[in-house]
Amino acid sequence: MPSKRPIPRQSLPDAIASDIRERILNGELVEGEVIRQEALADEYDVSRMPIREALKRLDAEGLVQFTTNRGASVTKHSLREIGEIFDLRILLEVDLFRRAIPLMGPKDFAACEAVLDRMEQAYDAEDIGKWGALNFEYHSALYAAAGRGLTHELLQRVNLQSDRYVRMHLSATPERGPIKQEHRDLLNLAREGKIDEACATLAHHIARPKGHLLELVAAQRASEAG
Amino acid sequence: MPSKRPIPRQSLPDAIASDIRERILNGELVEGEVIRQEALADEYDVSRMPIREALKRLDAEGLVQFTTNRGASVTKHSLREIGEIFDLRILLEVDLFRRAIPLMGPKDFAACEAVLDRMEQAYDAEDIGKWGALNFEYHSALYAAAGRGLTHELLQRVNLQSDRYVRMHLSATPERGPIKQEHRDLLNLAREGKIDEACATLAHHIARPKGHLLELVAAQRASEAG
DNA sequence: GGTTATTTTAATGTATCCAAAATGCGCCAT
DNA sequence: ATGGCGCATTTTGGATACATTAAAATAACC
Repeated sequence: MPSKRPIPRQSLPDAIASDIRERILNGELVEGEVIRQEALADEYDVSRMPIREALKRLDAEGLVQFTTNRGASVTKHSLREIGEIFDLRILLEVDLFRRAIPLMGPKDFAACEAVLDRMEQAYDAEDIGKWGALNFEYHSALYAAAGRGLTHELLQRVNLQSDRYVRMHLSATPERGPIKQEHRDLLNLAREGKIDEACATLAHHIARPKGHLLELVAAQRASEAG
Repeated sequence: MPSKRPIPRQSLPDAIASDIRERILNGELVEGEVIRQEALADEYDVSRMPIREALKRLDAEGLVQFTTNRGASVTKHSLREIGEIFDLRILLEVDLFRRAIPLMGPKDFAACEAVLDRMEQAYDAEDIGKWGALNFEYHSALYAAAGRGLTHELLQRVNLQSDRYVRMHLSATPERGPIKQEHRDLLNLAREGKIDEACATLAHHIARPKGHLLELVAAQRASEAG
């Protein structure tokens, strides 16, 4: 009787939230853009109510901001905040990885391998949209053994933010070989139990796009402002 | 033009959310308890709509859980999760403190002092409800110089969870002298620029209630289950 | 008598409707 | 001509009403 699944059927607002979230992540809804509930309601052919709930959810996730009686707008991060997002990822992911490695067994390694394969396929297929989710899935697999659900939730939230920018990085980085190699390295180091080395590699793995991204966004903003 | 105040006027759902949050934190709404929207709507003398939004917000904060078509219930954490909450606080707060100390100036120290004074008054007045907020305010003051808004947001979320249990700890801890002293110590160590020592003290400052709490909750749950 | 199918009921989820607030425009006064 | 005031439009916020879904109770059947 312990195997009673709670059935995670997603409701209408959830489905809508997922869709809007995707539109924000892939840049269709630009940062700073104001969101008109009625327009979205018309688009999805539902009432404004589910839209509002979806937006509230995204607001809680930090993807949109609400101003009382003045509606919602897509969150816009300063350069400093973008840097902070990646620092948070490093902080959380390294902690998770460090806790996970000693607890990983053959099953965990196998699970990581499986995701890794799928991810490399998406890489080669240039499916950047799918890649963001797969990347998170892979990292999650690496940390699964830690059994840290709440930390993982926080990380998921942070990752949502970083994904918007990581996609830019990927689009602007034709050379994907090194990234693939690094992902393999993380798994191998974990297998060998080299905790410190693995964590250092992970930190760099996240810090590299951070630097690249900051330059990229800075340039983009400068050209926009001009 | 950088001084544009966003005007944080709180809407009805926000006000309700604050109230319900407080009721959860002080234990009036027990963990696991199901929440009936209509009952709350009746209580606050509003329609179910603002209640829904408030609950959704609390859901996002992790204080309540929604199950589709089956309403909301107050989140219940396992012992392992409670431990994780405190580990997260250590992770985030130590990071913030470490970044903040080198950047702190006389104004920051003065601000900390001010909150400290108010907090000690609340201590002596046995105002445990108020104390939770003040404690967070003090810790926030310590980290303000770091200028890490997003990290602070995450911390706030984590703190919300821990507050529920810290209050138990406080109620069960008549001896408050050491805690007051530790708070002073944190500030003094920061003033002297002893980063590592300050961070170690902070880590212990959070870890102590963690241990105490886990025993307390374990005992409580055992007696309930029996 | 126990189990399953059906009806009933209560609570949630969604839509429509109304009110309040904010922005934009136009008018008037200086 | 310009700046302030007031009205109109637009958009959000909240309430009421309706549909949908899950649980509970009852009844029928094995």
